[in-house]
Amino acid sequence: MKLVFMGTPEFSVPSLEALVGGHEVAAVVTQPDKRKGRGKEMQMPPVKEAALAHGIPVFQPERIRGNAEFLEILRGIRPAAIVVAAFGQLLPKEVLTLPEYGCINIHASLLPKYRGAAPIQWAVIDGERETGITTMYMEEGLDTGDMLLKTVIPIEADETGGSLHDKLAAAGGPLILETLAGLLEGTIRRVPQTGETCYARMLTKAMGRVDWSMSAAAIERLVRGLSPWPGTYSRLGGRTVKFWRTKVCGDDGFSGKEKPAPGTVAAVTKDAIIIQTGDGLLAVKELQPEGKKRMDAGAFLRGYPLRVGDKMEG
RNA sequence: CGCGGGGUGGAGCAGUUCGGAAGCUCGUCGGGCUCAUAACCCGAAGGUCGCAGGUUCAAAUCCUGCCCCCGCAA
Repeated sequence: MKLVFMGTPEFSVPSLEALVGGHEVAAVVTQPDKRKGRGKEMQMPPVKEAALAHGIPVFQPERIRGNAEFLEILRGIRPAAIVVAAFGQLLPKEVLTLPEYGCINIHASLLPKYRGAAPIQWAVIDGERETGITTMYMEEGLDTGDMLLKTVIPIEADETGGSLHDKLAAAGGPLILETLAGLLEGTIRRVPQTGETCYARMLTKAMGRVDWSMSAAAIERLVRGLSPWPGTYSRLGGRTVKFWRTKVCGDDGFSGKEKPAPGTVAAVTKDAIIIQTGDGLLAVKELQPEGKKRMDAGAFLRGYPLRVGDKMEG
């Protein structure tokens, strides 16, 4: 099938690679290069790098909506379908209706739950036991179109946003191939989205600031969900520390008694810093002071001695 | 030239301002104590102080260039 692929971040790459193997990807559309990272060097989106490696023409329109010039280019290509995976722009009606087989989106959740920008991480943060990939027809609304196929992926107890991202990204390739095959053969059924929906709003740096009055379980999920990006953090002794691995410690044993304020170091062991939260104790197992590499709690404590009663400053 | 922190025995840090014998907390190895131990006691090994030049009687420390890691911002 002659296709146009639209996608931007790392998540989209495995899907693109899969399509390149089985279809004619006539063009790749991705977001413009941006200045990123230390030194503010220009960087191209991962999808662009992959496309260039395959010698596929790349287009990077600032805006697709109202872009007559780009629309003409698309028309000229005459794709049978447009496959979209984490592209980053909503498509206007004139693009949605352009290909014969429509615009197919690869979305990283089991729709209709977790529509929107950050479905992977929110599934972890919310403590979902499974999530997945859904292929679907695109509409003008955000992730509201009819569904085609799904792959279910379980969320492990130690799952992080990063590990789950990789699993889902990898699952996208096979699923989109299966979806396109089904469309060609006419064996696929479109299923309207019904039932409980929710939106996974975009992640921000500010979300990672730990509120110690939350429960230990909720903080632990937040740490996993926001790892490796944007990361969770707090302030300790005037510097920012990021948390990479934590564990719920169970009952804080203060029921009925007066317990330390949330954020207080309740105990220090050989390999963990135990912190009082609003509900329960949280063991910090791996962390990272600003300017330093991530390290396990034991290493941290050798160089940055902590005492019971020291406080995280939120 | 976006802002900033850092590279010191295996790990994490101090020492750099005001040059002058390599330090701390652990780990490792050996021995001791103990019913036992992640506890305690005694002892030992292990470092081109990121790399290359320079200044100096003397450089981890001052000067110059380079490499690498990381936080912020984007």
